[in-house]
Amino acid sequence: MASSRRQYPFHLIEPKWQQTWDKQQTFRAFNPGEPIPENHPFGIRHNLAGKMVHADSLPPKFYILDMFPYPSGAGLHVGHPEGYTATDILARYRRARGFNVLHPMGWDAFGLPAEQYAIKTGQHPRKTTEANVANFTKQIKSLGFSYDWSREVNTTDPKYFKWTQWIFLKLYNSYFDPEWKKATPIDLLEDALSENPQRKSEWKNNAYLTGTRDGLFENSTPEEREQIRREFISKCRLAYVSEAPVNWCPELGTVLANEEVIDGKSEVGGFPVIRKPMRQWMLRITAFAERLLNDLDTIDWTQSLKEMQRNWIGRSEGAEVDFEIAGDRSTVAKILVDWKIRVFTTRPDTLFGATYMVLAPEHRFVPHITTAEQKKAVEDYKTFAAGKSDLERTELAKEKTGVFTGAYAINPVNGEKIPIWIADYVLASYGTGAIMAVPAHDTRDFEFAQKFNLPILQVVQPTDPKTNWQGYTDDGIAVNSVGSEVSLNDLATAEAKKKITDWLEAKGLGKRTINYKLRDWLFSRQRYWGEPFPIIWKKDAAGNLYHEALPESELPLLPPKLDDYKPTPDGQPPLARAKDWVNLPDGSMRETNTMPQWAGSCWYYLRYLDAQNSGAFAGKEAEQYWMGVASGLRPDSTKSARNADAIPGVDLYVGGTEHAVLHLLYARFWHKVLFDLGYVSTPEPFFKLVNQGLILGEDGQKMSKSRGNVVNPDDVLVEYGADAFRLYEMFMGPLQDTKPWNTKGVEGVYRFLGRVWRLFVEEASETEFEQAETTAPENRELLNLIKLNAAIKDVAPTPAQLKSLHACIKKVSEDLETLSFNTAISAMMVFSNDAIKWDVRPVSVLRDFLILLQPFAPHLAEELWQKLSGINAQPSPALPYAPWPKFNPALLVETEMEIPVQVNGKLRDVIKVPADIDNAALEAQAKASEKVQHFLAGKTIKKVIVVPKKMVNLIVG
RNA sequence: GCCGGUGUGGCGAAAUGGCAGACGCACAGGACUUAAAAUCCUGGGACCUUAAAAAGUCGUGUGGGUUCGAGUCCCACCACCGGCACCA
Repeated sequence: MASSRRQYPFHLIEPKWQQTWDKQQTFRAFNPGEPIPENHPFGIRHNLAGKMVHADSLPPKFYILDMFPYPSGAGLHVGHPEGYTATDILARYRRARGFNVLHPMGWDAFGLPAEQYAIKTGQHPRKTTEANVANFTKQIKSLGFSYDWSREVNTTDPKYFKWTQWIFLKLYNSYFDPEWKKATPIDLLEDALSENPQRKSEWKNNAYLTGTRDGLFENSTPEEREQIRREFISKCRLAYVSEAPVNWCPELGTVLANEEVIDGKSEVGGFPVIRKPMRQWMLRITAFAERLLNDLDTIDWTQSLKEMQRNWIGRSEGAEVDFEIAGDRSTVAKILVDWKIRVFTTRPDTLFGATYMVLAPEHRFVPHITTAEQKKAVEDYKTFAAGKSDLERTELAKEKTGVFTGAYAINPVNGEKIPIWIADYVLASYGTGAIMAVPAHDTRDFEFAQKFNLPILQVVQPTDPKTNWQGYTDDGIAVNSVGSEVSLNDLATAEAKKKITDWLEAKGLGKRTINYKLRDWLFSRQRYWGEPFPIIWKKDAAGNLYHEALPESELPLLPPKLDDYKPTPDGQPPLARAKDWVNLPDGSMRETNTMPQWAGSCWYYLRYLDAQNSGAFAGKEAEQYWMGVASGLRPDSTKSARNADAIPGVDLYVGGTEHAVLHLLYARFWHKVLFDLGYVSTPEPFFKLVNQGLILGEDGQKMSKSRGNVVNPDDVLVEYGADAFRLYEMFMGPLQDTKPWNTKGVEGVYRFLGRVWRLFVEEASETEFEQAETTAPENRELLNLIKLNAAIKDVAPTPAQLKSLHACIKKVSEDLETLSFNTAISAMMVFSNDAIKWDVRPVSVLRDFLILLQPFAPHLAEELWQKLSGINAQPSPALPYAPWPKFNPALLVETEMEIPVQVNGKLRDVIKVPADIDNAALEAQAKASEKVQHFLAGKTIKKVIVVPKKMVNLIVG
């Protein structure tokens, strides 16, 4: 690229101010109860210098958060600074508005790449991570963001993950109480049950409880009872061990959560994932499904993001219905005590149309009901279905497969005998793993019935009689739905559902149920570079393995030192290689799985509140202040009026949409657990959330190495500087939109900054500076050679100048409230285009303009603010804490205005009228217009519309 | 298939139901310069006329509607982007 003349010496200005901010800790945020240094500009602004005050004397908080990055070896890409610039602008704006702003940054630093590098080279992942963090820090600092670096967090720091492990112990030592619908300490479990006999009976399937109640343990040894008790309690924990089939990714050598599997492939790397039964730690997120769903209504997120979470949680209302198995009961194993198969359906109104039943191949009844003739076919099908990966299962979705078991069930509404099939389109993990098939009114059942020639019976009449009822799945009117005891005919779908469900409940054949797609969170990984579980495994006298939590006093539990980071040859996680670490002197063993990367990011926003606290994840006072429960003073107020509308939770959270059902769901879940247990004071962590849009390459395609269209932020910084980079990222278009990069556009905003520079400085001194720089490059002292423009004077501004300034104040202030950064910047361009023409540039106007510019282009604004300090004796505050200028509407009032005049809705003239004109005069003047007269000639005016001070429309005929 | 979003100049975009295209890019012409770069000034939706202009016609994905007036509100449709997808 041909290097053009530098618009202004950003290469000296930007490092200068970055170092100044660093040295003076300009952007340090103060917690309640923390002393504020004598000379800190925040203290000076709020008359708190040298004081130590509590929440009620601090200004109100504003917590503005970025999704912290994974510090990859590739460094920053242009997408990172997009969100970071937006939040930085708002953080600086809120500071100027008098808020106490919390704006932190940190590192989500556990993860696969550092571990894979370690496997290849033997370099400890911590070393790789540290190098990457150092690089990210340098890059982020070079953009001039106003982070409070004293609160920096790193998920791989033992001082940090001590608390990640601590929260895991809270999950481990809690259960979800079905009555209170909240996480409850596990110690209270037995108390809670014994206090409420009814509850106890609800848990009647549990051997421990029924055993206690019914005296079944009379012949048991105390050890046996203890084992049963332990197993019962373990089953209730929010963190529990499960043996179920899990998503195993052979390529990555680890299991994955459902959320990490997309189209049967790993989210990271796109490798195939298969189902494999393994012993794994799970977190009981499903217990919170209802609250995670309902509380979405209390937070200010985009519609689409809420929808994604709603879809993921996947609530559906319906009924469970029991179908009796037909035939000779004596042939069936004892396990089928009730001799019934339970199905879940959202359409109980179609029960009369159920012509067959389908079980998932893995359904536990399958071996017991299959007839001898069908045994081979069923076994073969089960093998076939189990051998399919998730990917194959979805890719082959087009063609339905299945086999008949030879068994029959009885439809409870009409006594019909219907065949029981197995097919892999029924999932074992959803509902009851069994369905009643209504082929007439369900697409999948319809396809299946067609393929296997099963009867299709209409029970719903479409609202439009012309619609084909076969495969009709919408609501309609029930038909052919008469049994000996109940009839649904002529009822609309909603009523039919209600009637049949009431009937089922009355007869004890079924009940209303709500099902969720959400599955429990698979929480263990076969990795080295993650948080070790604070769990040890023991054996009781009978040789049964059981787990126990480490005491909190032993946290953090550090991972062992390893020479080889690969899994063991027999497939155990890498931690199993550290025999000294795994095997404890008393014969117990450590858990060798580690936590997933999401663990650290589930709560990092809480650590920022009080990042150095060694006695708690965050102090109570800090938590209450920053999360908005304890409120401070209103900004710019001397009275003790409380900020009653303080926002609970993080005020604004900005990040990419890729975390919609991962980080954002997990973090909400953990937050609710901590809320239930009394450790945080809000039910939701992030009040307002905005997704920044994707930045595409110049060719309009997604940036990728293979396309060769990747823009490197470092190159842009060298060429145009950080301020221009920040400005361009915001000027491209609305924050939320996807938009293509255009380097020419960077030049545009760069030119604007150059114009601002020339608005302030004397051109002759700039030439002098440039000549001096050829002999002493990079000498920051040379900036002193730059003199203020002689047009800048300490004089009262003219009305026109004030108008120009206040139009800008108004627009920028309003646009920042709505995150319309692009139009705020254009307003400043309009101002500078105007001001550059002024022969006299009043210093008061320019100072106010710099306060507006500061959030966007902080380095340039600081440099010019400093230059202006020489113009008069007035001491000026530190720019980042200078009060935001107040918009005065009186200054925008015009004496004359231009009014469009339409004839029959078409613009015909624009007339100049006095601003205080009344409607009658306006109408008269509009009619008098020569151009308008031309269109009125020979016609009569039928109607006149006058919008006061806006426009006139003459209707003629 | 379902859900969400977006369609405006050559391009990024802007417009509480009231002058469509602010601001910027690219482009063209001019000033400055030996020349270039930088800077400054001017121009511009399309069409039709014209030496040039004025005047005129059309114009915000498509088709309808509401309204004195629609990019904006309503109905139907089309295209693109994102998410989910055998969830009973």
